[in-house]
Amino acid sequence: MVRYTSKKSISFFLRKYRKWPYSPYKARWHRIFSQQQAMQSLKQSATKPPQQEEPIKPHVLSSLIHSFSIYNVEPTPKAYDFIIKTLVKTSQFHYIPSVLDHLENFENFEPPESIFSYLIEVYGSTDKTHEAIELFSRIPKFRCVPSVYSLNTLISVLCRNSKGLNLVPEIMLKSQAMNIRMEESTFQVLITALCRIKKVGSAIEMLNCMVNDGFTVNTEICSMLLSCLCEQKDVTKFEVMGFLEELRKLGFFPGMMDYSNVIRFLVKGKMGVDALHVLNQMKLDRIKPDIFCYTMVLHGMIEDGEYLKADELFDELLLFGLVPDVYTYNVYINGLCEQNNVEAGVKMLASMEELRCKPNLITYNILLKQLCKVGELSKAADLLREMGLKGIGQNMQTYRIMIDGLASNGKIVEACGFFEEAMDKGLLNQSLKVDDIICGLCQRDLSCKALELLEKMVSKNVSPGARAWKSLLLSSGFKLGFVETTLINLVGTSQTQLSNENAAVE
DNA sequence: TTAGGGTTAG
Repeated sequence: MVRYTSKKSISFFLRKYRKWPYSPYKARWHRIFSQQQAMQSLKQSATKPPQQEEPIKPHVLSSLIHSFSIYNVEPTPKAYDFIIKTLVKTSQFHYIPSVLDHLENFENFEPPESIFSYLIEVYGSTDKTHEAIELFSRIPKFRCVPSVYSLNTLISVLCRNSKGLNLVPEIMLKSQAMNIRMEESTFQVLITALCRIKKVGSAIEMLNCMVNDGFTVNTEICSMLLSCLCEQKDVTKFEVMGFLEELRKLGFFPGMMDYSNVIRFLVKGKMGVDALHVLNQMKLDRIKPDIFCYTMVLHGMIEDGEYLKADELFDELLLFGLVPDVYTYNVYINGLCEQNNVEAGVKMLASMEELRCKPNLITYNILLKQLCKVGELSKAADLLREMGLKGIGQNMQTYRIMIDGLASNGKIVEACGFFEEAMDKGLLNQSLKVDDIICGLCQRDLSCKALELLEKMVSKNVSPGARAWKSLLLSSGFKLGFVETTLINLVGTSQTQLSNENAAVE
């Protein structure tokens, strides 16, 4: 910067140039100041409603032109960014094309790419795929060099539905012609989108393309693909394990969550032994399996009937310093029940409390079911009381267990009591042994009680099956008229259901 | 040194 300090030098300058010395710093500062003023004026006018309807130019565009012209400066990219965002926020999409035309034809600056990728994203989220593609192709016309940034935005927009997905190859070709180089991030966007819409086969194909093109594959992509594959319905263990091997060859080191996903897949598919192998593989890879992994494998072992291995596994997790939680105990107690050792299960319940692990509704349901199964009904009643004292509420499952257990042990009246309680609490379920209870009551000359139950059921829109109706009609109870009229009314509404059930009874 | 993932039954 030139400084004119003495009077002499200033007069020399004036004589030579006949004007005051020009300071580029001052001019720049002045321009920035004017632009700021214009921007402020634009923001103020944008919030005001338009004075009159302008069919061609949107109000904000006129404000922009006006605000900047009164300060005698050129509009800035920031100003365009502002008006585009304002139009989007106020849902005035129909004005966006005229703003873009103005930006293309009347300005000289190079707008930042973010303006266009923002609009591409907006078009995508408002189902304007065609507009998004057109804008992407048009970016060079705005004196802006499109990069992988816009491409990735467009790809993620297209991947939101299968119609857009079909357009991806075309866009890839177009982007090559536009001199945009695909990057790792582009593949990541594509693979993420494919996984999101559960097209894991295509996602794996993309991974192969990535590898063939010499790109490095990151852990995030591998984990995502593996987890997506594990969630697929018709996938075999060979496919999952084979894919994991392929990923390893690419340099992928599976982490806790990756192993956890594989274990869950195997256990859900009743492949407990394979899950145990994976758990051991984790240890070989020096990853200490956590309580989630152990609980899942323990569950798998019990499902496979490998009770000895389950015991070993339980000891092992304790040895590793892991603390079993209510999930682990529930799995283990369920295993004890499956081995017909409900006493050990009840003991385990007590141990849980000592080890400060609070049993939950599921713990009690598991034990109640087994106690009912072996006919230990008084112990089941004790446990039910204990639940109440501990403030653990009973759910539909609890009632189902108790009603089924009591009914199959011939305790029809008690089962009826639970049934009524479940109805009162609104915990009704088709699987409750309604017919068994009604038939049982009728057989025990308790058709009066059966009728009472029937009335309650009808008032709650619950209808028993044909077997129960037949039983009621055949029984020598009084108020048979009620049975008949209710039955006739019900036949009117669900004739097919009843006739199907009748056919089954016959 | 985050969260994420795990249990009965249907």
